[in-house]
Amino acid sequence: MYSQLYNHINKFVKLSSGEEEILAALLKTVSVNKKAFLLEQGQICKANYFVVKGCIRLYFIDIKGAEQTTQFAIENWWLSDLTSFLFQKPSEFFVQAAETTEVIAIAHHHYEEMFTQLPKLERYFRLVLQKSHQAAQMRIRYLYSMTAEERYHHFNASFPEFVQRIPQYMLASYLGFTPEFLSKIRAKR
Amino acid sequence: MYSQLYNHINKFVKLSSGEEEILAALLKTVSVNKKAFLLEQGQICKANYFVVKGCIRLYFIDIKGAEQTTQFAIENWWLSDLTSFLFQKPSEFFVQAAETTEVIAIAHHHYEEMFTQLPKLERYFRLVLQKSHQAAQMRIRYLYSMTAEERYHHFNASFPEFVQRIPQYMLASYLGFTPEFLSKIRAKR
DNA sequence: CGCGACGTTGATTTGCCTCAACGATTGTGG
DNA sequence: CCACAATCGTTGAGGCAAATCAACGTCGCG
Repeated sequence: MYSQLYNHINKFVKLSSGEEEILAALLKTVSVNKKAFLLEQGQICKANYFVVKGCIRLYFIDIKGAEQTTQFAIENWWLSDLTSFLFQKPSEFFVQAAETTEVIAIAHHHYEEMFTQLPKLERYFRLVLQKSHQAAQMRIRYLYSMTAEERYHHFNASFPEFVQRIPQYMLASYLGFTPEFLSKIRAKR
Repeated sequence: MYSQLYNHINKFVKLSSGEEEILAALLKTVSVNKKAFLLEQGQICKANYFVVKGCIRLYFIDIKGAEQTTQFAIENWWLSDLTSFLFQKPSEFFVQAAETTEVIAIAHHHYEEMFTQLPKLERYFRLVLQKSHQAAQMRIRYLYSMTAEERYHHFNASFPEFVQRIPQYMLASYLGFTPEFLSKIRAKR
């Protein structure tokens, strides 16, 4: 039960089995079918999600009606619309399964309780957020210094197996261009 | 001494005066003149910086030789090249004062010690990082859904006083376009 | 099998960049 | 306190990367 999350946590802080039990009482496993939603625009984000298996994405619909993917999460990553989750206000985003996915959810009303009962996890989440912060910094760096084609090749070289797993239109929006343009890049070789 | 930082921390976690003293031993105040550097490309980022007064920015030089601003920090914000700081490896970024600035620095060799001695600060930094994460998510949202002109007007409406403080070329690169283009947007009204 | 989702291809358009020349403002040394 | 340079901002002409739009394949699934 939740052993994959425990393993991940234990890379950063050590939990006793008693502590694991306390944590377990606050968690819930959720299965989502491909294309199903954990959060839809206008709803309040109910939980922070840890991906056990599969892939979920965070996206929004822009003014022209196009989907824009802002984040992916695969195995051992957390994902949520933090703004909606923390302040319990309506979200401008969708959280959708890109594949059939199993996640561990920590609901909002358990989130603060978790830190009260297990202050060690403050450290775990700080370290997780530091990693996210680094990733976000890199993302901006690439967006501001590479052409669309360069970003695609770079991403493809960095995460070849991941590129296989997701539809091209999701990748295109994540990298900041259109599916048509991705198709044209690919046609070049 | 460091009272502005203590005030900021106390918004999130309460420190006793004894704890403030422990923290003080790990900190250092640094003054930087306008245009001077706290970090230059190729150097190892020595500290995480809290802005007491003024403004610093994180930027890099792209392949064409243009400066690209990835972050600003004004009063009560932390800034660092986390990748270089955490792993003590050479940075691809510059940290420069946009104005004459006073910062409080926590050096790398004190950073982990700080968390050991004052575990409460795990929580403080988690909360600070959560806020950064939200800001990064918004940033991507705007980049992916607005034109350059819209981003400028939106930023200008959101932070009118800040726009006055910094040169236009820094703002242009932060918003993801050229100084010339910013000039043309402004000429429209 | 047929339909809807996804991907491809080509023609055309456009938002923004590039480059270059020219003001304006700031700051610095004589 | 002025002269002059450097920095910063403006303006215009031309170009290009990527978007848009539309038509057409193709695959998977009910």
